[in-house]
Amino acid sequence: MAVPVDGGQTAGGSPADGGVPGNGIADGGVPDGGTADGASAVGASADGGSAPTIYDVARVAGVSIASVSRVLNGRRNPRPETRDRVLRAVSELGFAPDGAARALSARLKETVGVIVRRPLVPAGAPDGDDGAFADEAESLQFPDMLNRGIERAAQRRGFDLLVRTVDVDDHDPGQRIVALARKSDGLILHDRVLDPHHLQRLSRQVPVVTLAGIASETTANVHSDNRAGMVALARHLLRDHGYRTLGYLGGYGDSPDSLARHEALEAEVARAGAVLHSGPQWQGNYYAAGGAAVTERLLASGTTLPRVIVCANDQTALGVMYALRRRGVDVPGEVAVTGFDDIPMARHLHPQLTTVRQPIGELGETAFEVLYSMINHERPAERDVVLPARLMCRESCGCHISGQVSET
Amino acid sequence: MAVPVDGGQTAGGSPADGGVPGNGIADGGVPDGGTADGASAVGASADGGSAPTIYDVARVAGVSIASVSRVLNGRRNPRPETRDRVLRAVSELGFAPDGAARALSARLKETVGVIVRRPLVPAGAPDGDDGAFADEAESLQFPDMLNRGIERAAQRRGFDLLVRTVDVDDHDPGQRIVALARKSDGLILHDRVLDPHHLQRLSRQVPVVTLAGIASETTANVHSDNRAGMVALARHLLRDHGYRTLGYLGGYGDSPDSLARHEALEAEVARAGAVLHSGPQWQGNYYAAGGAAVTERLLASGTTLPRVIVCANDQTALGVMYALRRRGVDVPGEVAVTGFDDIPMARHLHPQLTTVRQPIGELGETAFEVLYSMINHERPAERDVVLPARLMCRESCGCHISGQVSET
DNA sequence: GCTCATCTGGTAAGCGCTTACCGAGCGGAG
DNA sequence: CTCCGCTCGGTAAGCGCTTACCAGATGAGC
Repeated sequence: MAVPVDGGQTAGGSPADGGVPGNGIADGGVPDGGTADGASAVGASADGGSAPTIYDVARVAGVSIASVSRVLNGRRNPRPETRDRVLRAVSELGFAPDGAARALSARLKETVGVIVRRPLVPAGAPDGDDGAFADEAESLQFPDMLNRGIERAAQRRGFDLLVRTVDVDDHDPGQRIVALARKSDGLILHDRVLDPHHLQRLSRQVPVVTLAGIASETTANVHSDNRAGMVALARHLLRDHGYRTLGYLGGYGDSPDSLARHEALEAEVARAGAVLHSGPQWQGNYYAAGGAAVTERLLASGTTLPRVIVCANDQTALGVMYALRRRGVDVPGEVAVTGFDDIPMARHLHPQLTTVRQPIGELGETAFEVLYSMINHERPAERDVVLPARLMCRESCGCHISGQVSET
Repeated sequence: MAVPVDGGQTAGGSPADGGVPGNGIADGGVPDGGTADGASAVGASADGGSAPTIYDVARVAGVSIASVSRVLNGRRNPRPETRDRVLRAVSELGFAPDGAARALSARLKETVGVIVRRPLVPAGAPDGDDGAFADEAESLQFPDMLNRGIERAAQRRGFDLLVRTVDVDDHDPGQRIVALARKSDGLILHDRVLDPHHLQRLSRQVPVVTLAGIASETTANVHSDNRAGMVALARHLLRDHGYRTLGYLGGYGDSPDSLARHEALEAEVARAGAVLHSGPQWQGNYYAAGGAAVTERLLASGTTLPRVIVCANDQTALGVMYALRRRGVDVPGEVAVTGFDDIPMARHLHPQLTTVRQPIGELGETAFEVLYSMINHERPAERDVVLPARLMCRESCGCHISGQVSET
């Protein structure tokens, strides 16, 4: 911990030691003896308890803080000797600039706020499950992969991710979100984080990019091609398999993604003259527990299930398949099931899940890049960026081979 | 110099203000002229489009910035009228304090840095797999659940998570990590992020807590009871199932967790007079791809597999089971497999994975709480916190029922 | 040798907050 | 009525950086 090493320094107290920073008059340290080597001896001194500041570096190097800053930021062109002394002092002290001070001064925090909406407290499965989906909200692969993509792109620009989860039950997340916004240079919002009104207001203060939302005049949006992906899937089911009755197990009702997928499916089904079940009793929530619950309910009500259940996402499909198996319904023999997203787990289910692959990581990377250009006051090329999605035909649709089919 | 009350919108300023109709939240309803404010603050030359500052609030409310700050932070006891005016101004302007300024002044960033080590670029499966484990490093449930736990605890204290991934190939992550440290109040490091030497140096500047590492004089460590968990598992395999040949498929060689599990297993196996296979050809890396590769190699070399393969973690077990199935080896009939962690996916494998459950979320929460006390200069009660782990006996060990067995 | 352009380092003014300190106002006690 | 003590608002000093601006030094051109 804080070792009150040598004299000279006040170890515990304010880093302002000796009040040097305030008045410009260098009280002790500046060029003093000019001892070339004396510096390294002094170096150890700053090793008090807390991190060294730029003043410590300047003192040890025998230069002004401006020079230190310039060397560190590559401004102008410091003389080699100056540069050396500074760099030596920096590594001696293990100095790194304070993020807050740097941010305040440079007006750039090099931080992106990312907000995910999900239950904050691990909720047990809401139904009769045997805890199969406990901790589900804690381990969703989709949002985490999205974040990884954001992070990857951010890292290239020297940015970091500031992550915050808002509770699904939080009906006024505005405060929490604005606060996060002020800790970062811009915000990336996952699905359904904020309603259009608050979004609008927020976006007047900070750059905002939504994932799977809706672009507006002040916000950009990144999502994948739900329509094309769903059309490919639907045609495969209708045409290749010849299914005539389908069900769409939706995500949240107000999710643009779920809506778009539903519409695309509906159109294809109608065109093929087949039947699509949907409606309130088919309302899921993007979670496996939700998918399982809906399935249980359907089964319990004695309804005849459609030949194939098209789920809003993989997570839901996972729950559906689980519930079906539990009731002894064969998948895909009696009822086929499909997902959307293609999370890694989809390949490890039995049967392997037929789904539509979204380029999840790229979605995140793109969201960051768009935000980055907004942060730099560039006019983004597109306010609504669409990435391609493609059908991953595996087993749960009724195909026996696994592989990838690309349809128009 | 009179400060323009609202109208100073510099067009080029914020990305948002460009063509936005109704530009101001600020200019809308503020009856500024009302109060005798004059140019209350010198520094209030706010840009039109960007977020309002405390000076704007003070001006609108007709009070000093100190009062605004006091109302917002609940210091002292402002007169009700003052409080009202301030609060009204705040909500009118949609003000939230700038994080960097607040952090600099209050010497508290309310941010925890979290560092995970993993491949930065999604690497394809390193072996002959059909891409079954592509994106694996992007979607590990374990570290993400750990982070969720940290986040949950952090949120209670008003802290946020600043996340950074360092590449496994990065042999000098020191710089990147120190930089992150200076953006936060303390660091939580996942497994194997930093060697003891650098750790030591780092921990002199900021509070550091490691997860699954080793406690030192200046750092705290949080982990689960590897020994007890592994002993319970080993006894179940040796005693209840009567297996006589076992193999330990390890995580990274320098991972304290993997080492502890290995030792505990070894001791139990020796005591039972059974045989444990391990060594270089049994060296995994905590990933499914690694587990699969080791298994493939073992199979290819013609070695007789032990009756049960005990894996360092669930992810590895996933890969092992995958490779076994691919070669037509029945699990658990011919070879049983067990994991460690109990990630949610473990329950969805076929057969369901027998494993040792770590309280993953709690591990994260605890790590944060320990760090929090360090940030507040409290002497943590324990430098090495151990949380209980328990056997989750399911199917992959050879049991046919699923449920939970608790052994001594 | 002198002038001037060029280069480099130092000085100081913030960035937007928090808070120590000071002083005005006010009520109760003497 | 005066004095004291208390309350509460304002003033200003930083927090640790970046950078505009200035001044001294240096060398080229005459």
